[in-house]
Amino acid sequence: MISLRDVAKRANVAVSTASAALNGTRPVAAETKQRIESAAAELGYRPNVLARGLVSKRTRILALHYPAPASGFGLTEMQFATGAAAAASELGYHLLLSPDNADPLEELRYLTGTGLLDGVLLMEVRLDDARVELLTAQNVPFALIGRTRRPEHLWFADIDFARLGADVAGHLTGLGHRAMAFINHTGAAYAGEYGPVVRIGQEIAAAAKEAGMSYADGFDADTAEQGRAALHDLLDAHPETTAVTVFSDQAAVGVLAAVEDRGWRVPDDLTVVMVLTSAQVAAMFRPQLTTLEPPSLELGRRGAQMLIEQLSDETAGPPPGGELVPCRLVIGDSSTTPRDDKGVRA
Amino acid sequence: MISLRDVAKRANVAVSTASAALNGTRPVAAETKQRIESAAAELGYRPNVLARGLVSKRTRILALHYPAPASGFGLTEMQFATGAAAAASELGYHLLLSPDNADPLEELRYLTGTGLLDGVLLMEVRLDDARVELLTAQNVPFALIGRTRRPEHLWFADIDFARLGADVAGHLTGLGHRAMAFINHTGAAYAGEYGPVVRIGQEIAAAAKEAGMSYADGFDADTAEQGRAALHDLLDAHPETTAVTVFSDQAAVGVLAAVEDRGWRVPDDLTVVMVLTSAQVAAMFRPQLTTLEPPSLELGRRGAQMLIEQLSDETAGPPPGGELVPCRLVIGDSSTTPRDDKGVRA
DNA sequence: CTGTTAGCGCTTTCAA
DNA sequence: TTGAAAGCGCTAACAG
Repeated sequence: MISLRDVAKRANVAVSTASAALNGTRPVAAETKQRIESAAAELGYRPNVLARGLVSKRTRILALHYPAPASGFGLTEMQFATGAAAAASELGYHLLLSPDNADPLEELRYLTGTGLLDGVLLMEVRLDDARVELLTAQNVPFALIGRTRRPEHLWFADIDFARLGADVAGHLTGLGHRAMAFINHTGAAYAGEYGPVVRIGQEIAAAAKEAGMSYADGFDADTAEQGRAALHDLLDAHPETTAVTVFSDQAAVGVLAAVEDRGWRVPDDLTVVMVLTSAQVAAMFRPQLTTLEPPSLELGRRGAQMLIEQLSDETAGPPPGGELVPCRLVIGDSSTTPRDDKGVRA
Repeated sequence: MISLRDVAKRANVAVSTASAALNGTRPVAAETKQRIESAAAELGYRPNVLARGLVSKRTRILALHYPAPASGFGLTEMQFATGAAAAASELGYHLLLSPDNADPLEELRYLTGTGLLDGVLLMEVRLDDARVELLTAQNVPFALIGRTRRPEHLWFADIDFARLGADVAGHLTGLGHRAMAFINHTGAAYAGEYGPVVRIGQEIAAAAKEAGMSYADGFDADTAEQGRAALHDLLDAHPETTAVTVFSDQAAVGVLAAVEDRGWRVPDDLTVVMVLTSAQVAAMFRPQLTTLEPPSLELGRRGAQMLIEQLSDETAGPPPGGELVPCRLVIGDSSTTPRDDKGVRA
């Protein structure tokens, strides 16, 4: 391994001068600097990040912490990692994957205690998340992908749920729908503690009301079987419904099956819109589903960028309200104008 | 930060004794050891991995290197990372994500030169992959997820393609099919250099022949439009075909559309089997597609485990033939017995 | 069995 | 403008 000493020797200077020249930490005569730089290049010198980190207390390494969900990750979750890694890399940082095996807090406590990390990016944030308290107490810089119940003083990047609600309502009223329903995730996997499930429920309801639509919910589903039953129950209770918005893509499989059960067709007899499902997955359904695609890559990117910004500028506070990123409306073949005469479809 | 010195001081011993007691590097009197351990626990001591790595030359950090595909990662690719991170974590290692921005080799050269890594796990391996030469030359321990054209002396974990071919042929002949076709990826994105595309083509052809089936290929497709055209061309050229195997899930969307174009139904008029598509994605199609699910998590796990094994046992050579992991056959509603009378379906 | 000593490769005072 | 020296926190000889 080529060390700074080797470079210094070859350039006939002291290590401290070589260090200064390469880092620009103090003025070095142009000619000397030149000599040091060529020596470094010729030898293929790479600074040892361990030694550097040991003294400077900065490693340019961030950890991405994710409690492994029982259900296994979907495409969406994994895109966070891809986006965060890409953004970190562009800014000269590296991303360490930190899955928690048993005890999420212990893992985090250990990792932050080893001096390896400059900061932590938290995924799968709960409305009340113990990791936030831990990192705050330990004074470790961190940022969230998602947010807690009260994220006022935190750095976070999350979906713009209010806008998502407005976009769904806007798309549907634009087509002429007056009565919509929403099939949410049950949130059972998170004991009602999962932000997206809670927020999306609130915002879609609010937006429907705002748009003057009639609105039904409470028919939640996570699986195909549940989705099928949910749609039947929903239509029995609210036969006026002409458009259904669905969160879970597994549930959507069941929703389409239920439509078929009734001898109906999508979109003629019922408009179906997905929410927080990637366009790639939505395109796999027949008919292709209209979806509000989650900005997963972007959320990962923004999370990493915010964390790095926080690291570079100690004085900066988090942006008020965090960074809210909109979803993209990708129109498929599952949404259209409602039938005037509802009787036709039965 | 609590250092070993603090622990030593509190236990009234020298730092080296504290180090020895905590690491078991040399015998320490039971009573002394006890005192040191409680001191460490009381202070909440965590070893500084930078300092440790600096002297021991081992960091227990692995990098996962992946050339970012323009198209963005699918679920399969990301599962490699999840599996590798989980296995590494279980064995006391950490996984660093290393996306390559511009020059894959430069990124790798830099990373391995910094002293941060114990080894590298390579994803998206080409049949001829320059990274392999680089790491070999630099004498950096590495393992592959996938494999090169000649992987004889390398550590790698890959799909058992021969078995995959046999499983497809076995499933189809078991149902009574005698004539199958295969719609491969075009491999255009990799200029024919992508192992799975090449190997799967060879092995499915071989297995079909072995099983005494008639076999057609050369109708490759990556997108829905291409898949639709491919199936039409294929059936025009080989009307005897009763079962089609498809690699790309985008192409599968088109294949199903083409079946519909003809007024046919899956599986009654045509059996469709996916290959290397996750069950989760296959379940999203109507009808649910039968698939040979890639063992992505397992490949990631095995890759990481092999790399760590190599690290722990310097003398060990790679397992001959690497680790070949089978795919899992997940039967959906898209495969069934062929019609006796082919005329019926037209 | 335990303490002393010497670095690992780097940054950072402090003198010259 | 440059060099010498100290030290980050740890491990690994080597004495005792």
